[in-house]
Amino acid sequence: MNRLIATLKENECKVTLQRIAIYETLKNTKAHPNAEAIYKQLSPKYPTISLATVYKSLELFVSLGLIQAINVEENSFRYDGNSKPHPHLICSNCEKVEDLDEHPFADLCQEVEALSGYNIEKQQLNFYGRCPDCTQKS
Amino acid sequence: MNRLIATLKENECKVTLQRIAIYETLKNTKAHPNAEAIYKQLSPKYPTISLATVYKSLELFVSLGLIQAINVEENSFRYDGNSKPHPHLICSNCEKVEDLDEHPFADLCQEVEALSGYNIEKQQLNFYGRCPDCTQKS
DNA sequence: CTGATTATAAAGAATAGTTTTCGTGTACGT
DNA sequence: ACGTACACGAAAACTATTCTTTATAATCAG
Repeated sequence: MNRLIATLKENECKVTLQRIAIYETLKNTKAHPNAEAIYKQLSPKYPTISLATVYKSLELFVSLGLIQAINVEENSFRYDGNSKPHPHLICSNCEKVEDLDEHPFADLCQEVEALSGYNIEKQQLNFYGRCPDCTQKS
Repeated sequence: MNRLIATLKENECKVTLQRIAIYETLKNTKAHPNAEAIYKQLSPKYPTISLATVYKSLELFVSLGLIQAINVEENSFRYDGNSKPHPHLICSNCEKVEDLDEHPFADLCQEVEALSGYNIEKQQLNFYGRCPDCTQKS
């Protein structure tokens, strides 16, 4: 919250109710929602909020490094309130997206930079498969 | 080519001129094109080919394991004639997609499975950054 | 080789996710 | 409090992809 306000001010962006609400919603969930899901969650409380505003705010937050966008198979972006790069697990059955926290990929970037000559700014490590819950159910 | 025909026959799919042309196009490039790009490349030679056919053929090839789809930032799929999973390097400046062949990620899947309990079917390892060419130019 | 069968192709409409436009409203420095 | 630049909301536009219908072509049986 404070981080949002500080970052917006630093970048001469206005601090609006909508931006606060969208940021809060994302920070308070582990579900990696998409723009639509965030919009639906906010609608009851803020009936006049617009989906376009959600999209624009999310885009802004990404560009400010406050959150990260993740590219799941389905052609729709999901968002993660944690902007630190980390691998994601995506269940091919229930479509949930989870973080993989204990990742042994700490210095992957350096390795890749050394091998490729690229100056890596961002990574996207997605693993697709059946989650334990779905495996059990079937 | 022979692999395409054999695989199509094994799966009781028809061997058509269009499918051969699409597969060939993809196998003969390192550019990781999207459906539109493949369509445009084929258009001069096959003026009646349809974009929908390109989409459907690519989808079929992916489902048969002949090629792989890669999810780049921009909301559009790119295709890779090499179906073996391997990391990709995406230049944030010129948008080209390259393969990272000498990858030290051989047994990443097993590690992730052990850590998460997921049954990993597929992975997507994308690294975004400036390629050496673009770095030099600026 | 010929015709029947059936999967596939083409065309264009439809859809979903996202972005843009534009008029109005609001945050915030002065 | 005022003015202005930026942001918001609503609707329309756009883009990648999928669906639907009809026509065509690949394969198989004879």
